[in-house]
Amino acid sequence: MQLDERKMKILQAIIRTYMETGEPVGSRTISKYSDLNLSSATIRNEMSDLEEMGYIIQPHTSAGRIPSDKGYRLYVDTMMLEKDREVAEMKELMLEKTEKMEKILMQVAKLLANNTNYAAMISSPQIRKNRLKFIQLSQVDTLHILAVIVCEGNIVKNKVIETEDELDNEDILKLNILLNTNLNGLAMEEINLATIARLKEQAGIHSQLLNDVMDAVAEAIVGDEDLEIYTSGATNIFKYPELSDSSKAKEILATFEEKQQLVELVNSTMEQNSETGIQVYIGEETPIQTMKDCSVVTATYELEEGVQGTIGIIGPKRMDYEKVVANLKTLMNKLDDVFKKK
Amino acid sequence: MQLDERKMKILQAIIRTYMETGEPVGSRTISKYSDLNLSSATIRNEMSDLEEMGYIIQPHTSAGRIPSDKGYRLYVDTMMLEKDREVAEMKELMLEKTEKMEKILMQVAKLLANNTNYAAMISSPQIRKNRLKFIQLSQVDTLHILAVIVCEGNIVKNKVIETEDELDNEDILKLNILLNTNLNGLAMEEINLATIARLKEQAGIHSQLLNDVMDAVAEAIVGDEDLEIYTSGATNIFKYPELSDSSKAKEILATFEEKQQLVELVNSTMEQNSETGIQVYIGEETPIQTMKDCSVVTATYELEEGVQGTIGIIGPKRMDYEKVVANLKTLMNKLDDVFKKK
DNA sequence: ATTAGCACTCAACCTATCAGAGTGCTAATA
DNA sequence: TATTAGCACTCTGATAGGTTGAGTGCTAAT
Repeated sequence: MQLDERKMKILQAIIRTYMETGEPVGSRTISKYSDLNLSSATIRNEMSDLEEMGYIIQPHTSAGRIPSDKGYRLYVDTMMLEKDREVAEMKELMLEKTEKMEKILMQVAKLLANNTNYAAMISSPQIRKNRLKFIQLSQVDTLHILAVIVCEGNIVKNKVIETEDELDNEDILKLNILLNTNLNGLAMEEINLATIARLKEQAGIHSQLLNDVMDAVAEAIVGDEDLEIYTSGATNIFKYPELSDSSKAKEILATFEEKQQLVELVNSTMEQNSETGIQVYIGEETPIQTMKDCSVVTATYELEEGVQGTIGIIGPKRMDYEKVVANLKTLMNKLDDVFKKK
Repeated sequence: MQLDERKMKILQAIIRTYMETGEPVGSRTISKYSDLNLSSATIRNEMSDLEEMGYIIQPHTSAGRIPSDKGYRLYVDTMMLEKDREVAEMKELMLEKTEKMEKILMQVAKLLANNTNYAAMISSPQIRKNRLKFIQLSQVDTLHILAVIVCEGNIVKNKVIETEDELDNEDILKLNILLNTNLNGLAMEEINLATIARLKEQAGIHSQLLNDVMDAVAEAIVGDEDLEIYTSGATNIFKYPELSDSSKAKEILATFEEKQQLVELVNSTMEQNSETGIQVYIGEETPIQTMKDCSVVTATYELEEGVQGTIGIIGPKRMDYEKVVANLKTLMNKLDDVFKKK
């Protein structure tokens, strides 16, 4: 069977109506409130076809139809792409001051949740291919050394290291010079065993300390650990009856609380970089199993080359995809402004 | 009217039973399942008295009784205190490595939530009366200075400062010495205008930079900003029908998501330091308005003199108070072990 | 002071009924 | 041949009535 223009229009009308109401939509509704000028009987025939083709589903005999995952998918793929070719002129931002950053990210999540009435999440930007800018060791007291590591993009990490043998200022100065001359500008994959061995040799007796420092450096550069995720509006799911029965709601909210699973969402989003940066997962397509009754829209934002994070919207399958995508786009621009202003 | 021994026992039985079942409890139940050997009629008379005195409530005629806030309060005050005099031998812990810290705190929250089946929260330790240990400025690039501030207890903060005029290494060295000789060992309240004025004078042209640094220092010492709160098991509230109707659940969960209100809970807990460190808020007593249908049990933990945080359990009013308090106590000991081991 | 007994109340549950929305099918129509 | 009108049928959801069981308050007997 062919999915001709008319069927397409009817499908579209069904999805639109269903989004508004959340109720199964019947033939008569479409017949009356669309500009197709067809009788409900005709619509019924077409709907019957659409159902056979798998685009819509009847929850039970004598109920209206609701879109299937396949139907939503079609909707998103086609209806969306029309609007979408107005490409992305993207950001070029500064990031420093992680504390402020946190606040902005939380603000963004909140704003998004309020605007869309869905649940929102945003991940802190991740640095890919990060390079070391400089290292600074300083003595805190006789037994503790503070290592401050600054990477490209002014990402700062610190680590307090407990030392076994006491060090004097001179030792530390030497180590500082040693580390900086040997490691500056290197990315993680370039710091290999040979480099480290050479360092150790030159460091002499302080090789234990050096080990700890290297650990800290590795962590700072790879930096997978401190992927922070901020969420907002998780309770918005109560606005959608199809999600708010207690067991479903519980699962979804627990996922939001246990941010671990959201991290996976972020990772899977990062891997597939689509052209527009926006991805839509419908129902079972989602990488998070517990969200199989929802749809998830994610976008990747980029502050500067190689520094990027993920924004996501989680809502019911009858989510207003156009609105969400529009929101995500304008939001990215706003984000841009905020960072540029500083 | 007097609250004699027997009334007390009946009240206790009512509360215990209500905790288990969550249903209003009737006279017959008490008559059968308590060791009082009284007929239901007698119980009914006593219950009538108890209701008049305000310890129990009848949701509607011909339903059983449930404990009122006042009843719970009595229960907690008396029943609890018996068990409670086995004081608190407390902690003496190290803290460094805030990242590890985070993980431990999250773990604790999780454990507590799992153990009790209520919602749990824990705040990161706050430092009261903090003193500056040392400051280190270093040049990141021509326009950025990194200020690293270490406080007593090895709390590290850093701030990247944008400079207007270019600085050379010598300038920075001077500033470093200046700051350290003048500020070391001082607490916030000791850094007054006079000190700052003197510093500015000596800093000469770099007074703008000095301003920024002082801001950073102030923030590091006061450090009210980075009160982190970790939660777990928020969705446990669905286990209690009296809380899980959608509007109430929504409110409570939103409070958990918006950690702001929990901060207030932490603050109010910190202010009133009871002897045992454990406080119980029942119903309307709670500092968080949205939790008026719940009970909140908070405890203050202390890592070392002046470094303390808050743990809290949020559950239904029919929470098993004894269990919760016991849990909090053993948990504190566990926390102790964890930190001591390191 | 305690208890047994009785009448009464109320929420919860079950059942039946009914209206409304929706469908599928068939026959009439353009 | 495509569309439409009409009709019988199905299913959900709301409403109303009836029943049950748990619980109470009161009174009279112990």
